[in-house]
Amino acid sequence: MSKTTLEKFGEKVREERLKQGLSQEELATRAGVHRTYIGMIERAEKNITLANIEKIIKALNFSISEITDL
Amino acid sequence: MSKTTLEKFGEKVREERLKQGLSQEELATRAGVHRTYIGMIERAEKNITLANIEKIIKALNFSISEITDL
DNA sequence: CATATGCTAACTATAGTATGTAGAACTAAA
DNA sequence: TTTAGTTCTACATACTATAGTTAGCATATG
Repeated sequence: MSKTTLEKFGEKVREERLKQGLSQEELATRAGVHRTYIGMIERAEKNITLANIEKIIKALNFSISEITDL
Repeated sequence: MSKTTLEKFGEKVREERLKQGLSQEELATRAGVHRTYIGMIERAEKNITLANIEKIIKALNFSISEITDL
């Protein structure tokens, strides 16, 4: 079974966050969401909404087209 | 105030649906969601999740990069 | 008449928030 | 080494907010 888009998104978030030397908490503050929520997203435990996808993408400055063929 | 990504997504769904000559109900069936939910999305009343974004995009066969700089 | 859509309301499922605990990895001091 | 302190993250739990479902009714159009 191949990775879901949710899993790919979570991996990308972790990758970009670490590349930028941020902790989950620092990213959470930047994006305006809760600390533990970042962990859940990276582990693909939550079906993230469009509004939060946008917040996180902007906080990390990457494009959704980088992770999926959506 | 400019259009939100949610609003742009809704407009794109309606545009593509009509271009393909589908009713909301037909699209709903294709995407595996409820009829009224399609209406809500087109009117940008719901903060759609990634899983449903994927369902609708696949049902209409368009790319999210067409509507936003995400 | 039939079909399509907007809209409301009520409901269920789950997204998102918040707190706390445990453990890993690192640093500093003895 | 050992111990203590710090930071980070996984995970569990409980809670609140809202996504998503469903039925029904109104209006419009053919």
